[in-house]
Amino acid sequence: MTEHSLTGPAPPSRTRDQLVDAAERVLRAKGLARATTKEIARAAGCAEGTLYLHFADKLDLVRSVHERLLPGFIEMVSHLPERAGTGTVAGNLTDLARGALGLYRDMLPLGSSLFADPELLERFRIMLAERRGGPQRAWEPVVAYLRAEQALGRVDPGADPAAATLLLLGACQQLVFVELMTGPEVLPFSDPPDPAPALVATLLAGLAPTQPPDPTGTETTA
Amino acid sequence: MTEHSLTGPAPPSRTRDQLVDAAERVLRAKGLARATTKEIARAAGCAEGTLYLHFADKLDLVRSVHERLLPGFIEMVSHLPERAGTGTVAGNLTDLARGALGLYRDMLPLGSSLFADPELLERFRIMLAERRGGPQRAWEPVVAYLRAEQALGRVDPGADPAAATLLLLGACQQLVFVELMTGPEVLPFSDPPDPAPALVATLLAGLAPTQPPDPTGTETTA
Amino acid sequence: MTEHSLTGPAPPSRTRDQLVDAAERVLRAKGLARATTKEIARAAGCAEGTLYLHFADKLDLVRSVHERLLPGFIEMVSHLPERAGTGTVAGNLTDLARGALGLYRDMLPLGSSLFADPELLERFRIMLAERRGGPQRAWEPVVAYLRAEQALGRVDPGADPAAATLLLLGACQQLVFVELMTGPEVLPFSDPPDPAPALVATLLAGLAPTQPPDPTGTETTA
Amino acid sequence: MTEHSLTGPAPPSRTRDQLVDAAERVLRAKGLARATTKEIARAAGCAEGTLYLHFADKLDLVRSVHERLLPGFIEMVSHLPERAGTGTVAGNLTDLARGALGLYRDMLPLGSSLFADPELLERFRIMLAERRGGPQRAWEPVVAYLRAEQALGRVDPGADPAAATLLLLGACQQLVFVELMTGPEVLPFSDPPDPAPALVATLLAGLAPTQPPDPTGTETTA
DNA sequence: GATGAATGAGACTTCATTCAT
DNA sequence: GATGAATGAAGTCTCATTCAT
Repeated sequence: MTEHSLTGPAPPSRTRDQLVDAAERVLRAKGLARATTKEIARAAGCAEGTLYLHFADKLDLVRSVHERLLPGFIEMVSHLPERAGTGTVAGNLTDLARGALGLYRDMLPLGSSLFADPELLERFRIMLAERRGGPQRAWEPVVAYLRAEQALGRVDPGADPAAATLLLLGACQQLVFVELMTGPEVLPFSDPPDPAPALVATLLAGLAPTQPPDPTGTETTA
Repeated sequence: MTEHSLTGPAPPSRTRDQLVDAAERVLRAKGLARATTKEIARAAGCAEGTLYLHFADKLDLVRSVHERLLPGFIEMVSHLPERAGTGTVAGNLTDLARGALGLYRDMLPLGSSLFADPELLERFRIMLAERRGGPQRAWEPVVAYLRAEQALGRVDPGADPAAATLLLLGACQQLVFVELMTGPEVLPFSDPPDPAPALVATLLAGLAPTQPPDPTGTETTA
Repeated sequence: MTEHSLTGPAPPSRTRDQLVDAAERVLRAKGLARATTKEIARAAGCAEGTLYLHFADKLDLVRSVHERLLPGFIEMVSHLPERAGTGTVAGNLTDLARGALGLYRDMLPLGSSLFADPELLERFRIMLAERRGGPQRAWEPVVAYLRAEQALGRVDPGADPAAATLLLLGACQQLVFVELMTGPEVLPFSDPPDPAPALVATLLAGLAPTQPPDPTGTETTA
Repeated sequence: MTEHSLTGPAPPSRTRDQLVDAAERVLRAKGLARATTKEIARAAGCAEGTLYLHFADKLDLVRSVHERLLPGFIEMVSHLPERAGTGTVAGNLTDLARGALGLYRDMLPLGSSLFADPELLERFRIMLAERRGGPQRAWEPVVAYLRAEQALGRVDPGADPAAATLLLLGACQQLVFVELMTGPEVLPFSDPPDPAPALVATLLAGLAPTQPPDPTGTETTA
């Protein structure tokens, strides 16, 4: 029994990194259900037993893979607030949506696998609680960006930045989710291969009619 | 060698239904990775071998669980188009969002598990191709509803119904995804425990400022 | 539990015969190790449970297949004695060898399978003891034929008919055994595709030199 | 997915040898149909899983047992050619027959079991093709011996060594086959408990009358 | 730290047999 | 007699984990 604390960070190591790399590769290729320690060790170029010198068990290694994914996920949007006031709001949000689509394509298969194993998910939650950050951390820079644009008058001051963020990122995630689940050929947005502009345009303009057709139309948004 | 065709429908059977019921229960409770045939059979009140009288193998049973989820998912929104012109658009969409949130809470753990096993996912895809329907079928009634409201003048005629649908349902899905992954306590929307109104309001109003503060504001939506 | 006596003959029945037929077909096609009651029943066009109305268990059915093979095996040579004095001895024995080769090709795979299961072999032995006949019953007509030819002066009166029978039939069996085990292409006798004449010629002429090359040669056969 | 190539030789190992030893013992005791991996592992003194460290599957282990039998089978007769010109031909062939009887008693139960499982038989054939040798390799030294005796004038120069070999070894194999199948008590040769001399004497002398009883007798061997 | 053979619990699956219909 | 769904023991095989080297 090695001494890996569940709270303290594991010591860095060349072999350890190779194992996490290999595990990610195997998880992507075979899926959580078919990723074996034997194959991960082989992909890492080390013996199966070596795995247990660096990780408490297999789930610990898998969790480490997911742990390592988080920063990349969050950093995608980390520079967005700086762009407030530059370019156009539509352009900035379209770039965001495109980045999100790419990131979800990359991460959703791995991230969704967590739901297959409650114990793994629980360990992941514990790690998130310690790191004080999860996927929702990616929302923060977007919200900050929208607030900044509100301050600049380029976004309506009455808008809800958090809701808008969720709408846009959620649309991207769902698009990828369905795409991964059914194949890209069935999506209505794959004909125009870039769904980002339509999503952004709709989010900016809103659904409410600009000129209410009749006096009762004012209660549509009530 | 079983006689179950991969294309033909399996004959209905009391025991078969019990097995699918039991499998769903066990999958929800233990997760795909820890759901064993032994426990499923026990939950179904039959012998382990009986499972193989009704399903080619374990994955076939799991796929049947997912197959059975689809109609419920799609029917959630199937009556939405009839509501066009009734109540308010905001009210109707809020009801939709609330229903979607509930449905995603119910289905996402099971649906996401598919990504843990590429072979299971592939079988699911084949089944979808034969049924000519997947999760994206839930979009259609929403799009139809929005088109009907456009015809009634209660939704802007220039709006993109498909994009709006994806924004709203996507927001709901992502909210649930993050909630399931991190626990409900960390969500910004759980303080107001019902996020649906904020999402709908934002979708209806849009982000663009109604009164451009200065001439450069006109290019915001370019 | 049905009342099939181990000693008394089972009642004849159309279904019973179909089952034995089917079992023989499946045994030939799949081998004893892979012949299942399900497949046998399907081949017989009846339900799996029906098998147990006619046979005590699966081994009982398999034994019945073997039981039914015996008469055909023995009758192959049953008419040989009548041919004594007709044609030539060589011709008659060549016909015998050819028949034996065909019969062994047909029976050896089934017969040899008995050795895979000691319990089946034991039941087979019990049946043989009751029938007072086994594969060695095939020797008797050959021995009788050779005795008759001895009486006719066409076979040496000092020859051992039993040994001669065993030599000829044994050669045929071994040839088939090796042929079945390795494939026909490696046999020295498959170039002349009919090994029977060479075997018979050798058996008739013997190996001993007809004209001893030197006085010491006389002790060669001592 | 194991690493055992079907063509390359497996690495030698103490445990591996113990497993093959144990498998042979269990196969002899229980028969192919009743030899389980659990019992083989127990007989080898190792865990069941260890079996799969050294063999691709159970059939691979069984095949290895048979593979190991071949050399002993072939070497039985390998020194026979050296005996040409020594002792008497009859004595040498009698020794051969006695050795063959013993070897067949040892090997036939195992070898015949191959016919119970076509897949096992096919793997065995592939192995034979790679080894370029099967049971028929045992014929070669006998044929060589007889040729040498022909050169020495102790065997008739017109005799067919291959046919003679097959006659003698075939008689031994069939005798053992029937003996194993029916029990030794029913054999005509078990009263004189050593059938070898009679077989050899008959093979040497041949069946043809030494003095044709009448002029038509010359066509007996035609 | 690294190795990899060994472990053994437990997974999935098969299949001879039974029995209510 | 016939059926075939149900049984459950037993089979083969996998794989995370350990430990002597």
